[in-house]
Amino acid sequence: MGKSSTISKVAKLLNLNVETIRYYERRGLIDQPEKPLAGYREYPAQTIQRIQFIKRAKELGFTLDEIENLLRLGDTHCEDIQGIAEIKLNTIQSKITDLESLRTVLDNLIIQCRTNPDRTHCPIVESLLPESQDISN
Amino acid sequence: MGKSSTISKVAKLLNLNVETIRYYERRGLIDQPEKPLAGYREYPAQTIQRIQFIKRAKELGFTLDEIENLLRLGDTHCEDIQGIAEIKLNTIQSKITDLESLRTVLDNLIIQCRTNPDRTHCPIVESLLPESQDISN
DNA sequence: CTTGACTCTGTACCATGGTACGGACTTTAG
DNA sequence: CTAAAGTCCGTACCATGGTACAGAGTCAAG
Repeated sequence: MGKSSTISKVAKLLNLNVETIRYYERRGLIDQPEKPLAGYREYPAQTIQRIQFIKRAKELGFTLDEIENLLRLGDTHCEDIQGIAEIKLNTIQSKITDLESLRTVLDNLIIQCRTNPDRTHCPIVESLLPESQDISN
Repeated sequence: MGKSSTISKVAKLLNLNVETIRYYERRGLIDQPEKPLAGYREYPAQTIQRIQFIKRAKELGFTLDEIENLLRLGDTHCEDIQGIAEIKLNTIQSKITDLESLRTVLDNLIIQCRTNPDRTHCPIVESLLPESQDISN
């Protein structure tokens, strides 16, 4: 037992893979921490917080590139961060809209399947096939 | 002018990249068509339909692996296809739900930003930082 | 006939977000 | 003290869905 925060302890604490933490370091999202004990990474609370920041931002749907920006902006420039968040909100909204129309289409097709008496022709497959198409030229 | 359906004509017709069509062939989603004229692929209407099927299914949110399954099942086994579609519908639904809660969180944060008088502390950044955390083992 | 556009094959590369492994070293539990 | 478990670094590999060559051959318009 000890308060030493080695990479696997941090990984366990934050429910991440050890390799993932090293990957974030390689990617420049976190600095390499001091390595006092025979070259083993010793994570200060600040770095652990930063990793947790990354994790939460990822859960919010930000990409690692975007998170890099967020981290660079730090806790200044609230407006810039707000801007990034607004762009993100827009992309999330259009993803939702796309998925909803997708859901409608798929839902209708499944209903047609359920009421389909002819098991040898599937309404889904038929909907995917072109009606008829002029190919020439 | 001509009725010959070379790869670039098909690509243009379906608004796909030539390389994408060749990629589908490599991946086994379509057979290599006959190559009568000096080894040039000559696409029969059937294959063009199949490519269009792939394209539409992709627009419906199916992955290429899933599309491969759909194509293997052909136009028989309506129930099996219905099953795949239902699974897909569920994953779409949970994606929508996830994105919606994401949107709510982000939306609230942006509103906090707008009404934030202290430009040097960003509510978004603060929400991502841990309150306080016991690190020691 | 020439020249540009098209096609062929095969292989390498792109982004994204990691995961795995080899070989060496260190720490820790028993 | 020994053996297992953890760590190091560097590099290779994974899935996904393509995209981009290079180098050679072919077709079509003028």
